[in-house]
Formats: sequence, C-alpha cells, structure tokens
Amino acid sequence: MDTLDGLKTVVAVVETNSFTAASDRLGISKALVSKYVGEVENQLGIRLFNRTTRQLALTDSGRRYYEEAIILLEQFSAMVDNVTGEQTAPRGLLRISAPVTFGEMRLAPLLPKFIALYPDLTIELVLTNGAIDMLEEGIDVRLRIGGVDDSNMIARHLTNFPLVLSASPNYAKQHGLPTTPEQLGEHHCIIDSNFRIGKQWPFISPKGRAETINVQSGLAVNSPQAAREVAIADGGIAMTPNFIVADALADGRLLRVVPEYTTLEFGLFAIYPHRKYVAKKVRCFIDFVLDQFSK
Amino acid sequence: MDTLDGLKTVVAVVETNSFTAASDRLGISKALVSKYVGEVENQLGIRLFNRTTRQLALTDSGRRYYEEAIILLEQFSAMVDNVTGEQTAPRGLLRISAPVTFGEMRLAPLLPKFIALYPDLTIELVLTNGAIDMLEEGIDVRLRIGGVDDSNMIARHLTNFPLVLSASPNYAKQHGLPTTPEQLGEHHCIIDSNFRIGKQWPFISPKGRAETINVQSGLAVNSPQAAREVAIADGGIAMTPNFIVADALADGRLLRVVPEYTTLEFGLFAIYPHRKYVAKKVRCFIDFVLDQFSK
DNA sequence: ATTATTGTCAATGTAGTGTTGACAATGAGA
DNA sequence: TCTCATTGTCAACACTACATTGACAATAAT
Repeated sequence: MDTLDGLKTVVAVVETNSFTAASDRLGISKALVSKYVGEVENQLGIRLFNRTTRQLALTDSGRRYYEEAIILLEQFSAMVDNVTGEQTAPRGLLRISAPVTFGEMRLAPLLPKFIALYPDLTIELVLTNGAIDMLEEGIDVRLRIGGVDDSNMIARHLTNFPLVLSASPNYAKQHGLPTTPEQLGEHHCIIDSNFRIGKQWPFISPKGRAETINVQSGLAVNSPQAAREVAIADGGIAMTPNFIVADALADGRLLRVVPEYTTLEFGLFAIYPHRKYVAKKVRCFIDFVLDQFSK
Repeated sequence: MDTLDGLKTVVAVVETNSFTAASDRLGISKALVSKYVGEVENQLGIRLFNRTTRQLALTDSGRRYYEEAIILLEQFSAMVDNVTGEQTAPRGLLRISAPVTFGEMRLAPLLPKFIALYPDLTIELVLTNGAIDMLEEGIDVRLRIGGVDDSNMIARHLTNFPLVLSASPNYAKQHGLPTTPEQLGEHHCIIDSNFRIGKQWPFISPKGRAETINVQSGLAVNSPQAAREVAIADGGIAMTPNFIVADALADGRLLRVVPEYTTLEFGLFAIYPHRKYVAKKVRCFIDFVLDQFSK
C-alpha cells in the first residue's frame, strides 16, 4: 500500500461514512478499502473506526487522523503544483456537479473544449437538481443557480441567466397572447418547480415598475427542459431561463411573450471549498467557465 | 514505490549530494535510489537533478521539491505522533553522534537501559571527535562538549564535566608531585589536543584567585582515553575530564594532583535541529540523557 | 421470515519489487 | 598521459506482493 493511498482511503471512508461508498469514490474494490484501512490501523497501532458489519463509527484517534490527513494530502498536492509550476498541465480526476438541464445544454457541450485544453484531466460530470453534499460525494466544484451561504465554500459568480416567457404560435392562435403581465391570469402557465417563485411571477415594466402577478397553472415540473417541451406542444406559457428556449425562439417553434417586461435573472455560481490551496485542476476549470460564460 | 519513500530518497540525495551516500543512509541499493529518483521525476514531469556519472547538481525545481518535502515528511511524522499520542512508543532509527571517549565510556553503557525503555527504536551511535555535518550524515541528535552558535540548532545543556589532574603512584615516587600549579612547570604534562587550552592550563586557587600555568609537554594526543593510559603508564601528569579517570583514581592506579585547585569545567550539550516539531524519538532520548546526567 | 447489503477473508492469476552484476563515463592519483 | 577507482544507470531475474473476485457471517430493511 502506498502511504498516501492509505491516507486517501481513510479520508474517503470518513467523508462517505461507508467502505462501499469509499470504494466507489476511489475506484478500488471494497475489499481493498478494508485492507488499506486495516494496514493504516496496524501501522499506527490504533483503531480509526469501530465497526460491525453494518455500522461504522469514527474513533477519537480516527477523527484526529482524518483532520491531519486532509491537511497533509492538500499540502502534498500543493507541493506537486508548486514544484511543477506551469511546466505541467493539471492531471487527475475532476468531479463537477451541475443542475441537470444546464449541465446537458450548456456545460456538457463546452467540456470537449476543456478536455482538449487539459488532456491529462479526467472529468466526471454529476448532473442533479437535488441537494448535494460535496464532501460526501467527493465533488471538487459545483455549478449552481444562486450562491451558498456557507463560510466553508467560495461562491464565484460566473454569469446571469435571465428568465423569459414563451408560448407556441398555435397556442397564440387559439388563446391570443397577453400584452401585459396582468393578463397572464387568464392563461395557462407552466411552472418550473425548481424555482421558488411558484405561481408568484415577478415583473418589471418598461417604466421600471415592479409587480408580481398571480398566474394560473395546471402543470408544474421540476425540469425547465420539460417545461419548454410542454410549451412547444401548445401547453401554455412557460417561464424558463433564456438559454433553454433560445433555439426554439430562433426557429419559430416558440414566440416571446410580453418581451418588453423583464423578470428574474438568476446568477450562475461556481462553488468550491474555501481552502488556502485550491487545486490547479479546480482553478483551471473555474478560469475556463469564467471565460466561457463571460462571452 | 511508496510516495513517501520517494520523498525521503530525494531528500537523502539532496542532503548527502550523492546517490551512493543516500543509499548508505537509507539502507537500500544505489540502483534503487536511482530508480526512485527517476520515478519521482517521471511522476512530476520535471528534472530534480542534473547529473553525469560523477557530478550532481540540484535544479531549481529540485530545490523547491526538497524544501517542501522536508516539511511534508516532518508533518507526516508529527501526525503519526499526534494521532498515536502516548499510546505507542517511539519507533524507527535514531542516529546519535557523540565524542569518541565520552561515547565509549559514558554514553554506550547507558544505551542498553534506553533500548530497554524503547524496544521499538533502533540506535545508531556515531562516535567521532571530528566536525559533523548533522544534515549530511543524517544525525538526529548530537552530544558534544560545548554548545553551538547555530540558530538552526538547539543546544540543550545536560551536565558539566570538571577536568582533573592525575598521575601514577610510581611517577609520584620518582618525581614527587607538585603542591601548587606553579610547580607543574617542572613536570611532564600530557596534553589532550581536543581541548583548545593546549599548554596554558588555567586554575583557580582555594582562595578563588585565577591563574594560568605554562606547562611542559613531550606528548599531545587527541584522545583523553589515551592520555589516561599514558598517565597510568607513568608518563606524567594528565589533565582529563573527571569521568575518564574515575575508576583509576578509585582503585589507586592514579593519584589526584593539586586537588584543592579547580580548573575548567566543560558543559555537555545535546544538539538537535530547531524545528516546530521535534520527533518523539528525539524528545525521548533527550529526556533520557537529561535524567541520566542530572543524577 | 426473507432479501439485500455491508465489511471481511482467503484464493488466485497477475504484476511489480529490489537486488545483483555489468557497464559507460568521469575524476583521482601515479 | 595512463591506470584505477568510483559513480549513477540499466536490464535480468528470482521472489514477493498485489488487488480482484467470490464467498461468507452479520445486520438492516422490507
């Protein structure tokens, strides 16, 4: 066993609270995780975990070991980065998390470019709209709508995405289209339940006056992609991020609704751990998405 | 190759400026030293050393690597010590340096007791009266007469050794013995060239008056042990540390000369690197010799 | 009560290990 | 200038360790 592999294995078990999950994270068999943890314990002459077949508890020594191990591993990575400087490209596995639709439509298409820039990196893209425990899942950097209120994390603002309203031409023919947000009350509206606004849709008039409209909705879905498909299928007026419907607006499958009014803008943030040393691979990725999204 | 073994190997090569000396220090073949250094360089993608068959030069990257590697290795050791706490005894190799005679007569006899206290330690005792480069020779702690004026080192005072004058009964019968230091000028004196005083022997009278006597000498030797043997063999009056001749004084082979007068006292110091973290094995040894020499 | 899952263990085919001896290159000494 | 000794590197090799796989006892979930 490599000494640092032993450290990493213990760290993974602590953070995932599971030998099995640790083996998944590390890409080794769970038998090897078990073996490595045992070897570290033997070398130190102490128990790091108390465990039965289905329970795992960290000992005090294990807690101390973990706290110092993560510092050591970080410093080892920092040393390698400092020593190699600009001479070498970032390498290893970079685990990125992003919201599903954004990841599919905006981030995934960019990744070949990123990989071309850094061929020694391996990317693992984890798309989810649910909550994420970055530590437990070993996520290096997470793109998300909105920042986080966590002092252990840095929230780096990348860009803003405006929300827009749209409906199909056929819906327009059948129901007409509202000329002011107030008229939305008489229309079928499609709710994206990922957003907290629900049925209270906020607007700013061309004159700058803010107002909130209660809309009717027979459909709520936690996927902007699905919301767009419903709108295209004459299902009503959808409020989605601009980029979701950009192509459908361009080719006429959807029409803008009350385009002179603006509604919300959501900020896109990169979230990563607040540490003295930020791994080169993380820094390179953040620089890349900053560059890509600032165009 | 274990990652930390790679670090240690590079550190040993830097500190000894030699693959061969590094292999001696580490107890592995020089081929393996060469292989490990090569593996570290491959993993980093940089050169640490520029080398021909007979020349070795550290690159800038190598210098940075070395500086960070020693910190990492120290912190790893500190982590192990901190995590295991008092649960485990110190282990590994402890390299101690001491002056030859002192080492033979006073330190070596104590080491079985130390080893009995800490059976997981391996001791390497390096006896020399010459200058020592602790870094190059990988010495953990050095006992020496007198401190050092080096801000990178700690000089921990252990005890004082007084110098005493002695001669054999047969010499006394043949030449008489001086009753004051002034009379030493008429006697054969044996010079220990380890001391800087040479032929200018300093004394303090019973009344506290300091004086320096020019003595005659037909013999100088850089071994207090040899000086004592010459004195026992009727060769003259020797000035040696008390402990050198304690047994011969006790059993009558040597007689004290001008015992009412005092001369120099030399301080015995433990010298070890000034670091935030002092290895447990070094701390245990220093505590041990403090305890042994304060009796 | 049954099923699924966890962490551990031993068997196993496979890969890597570290030493040895040889070598080219170079510095020291005569 | 020639010879010898030493250094760092390389490849061969017998040996050892490796990490996975499958099985298992124990336990939680259904």
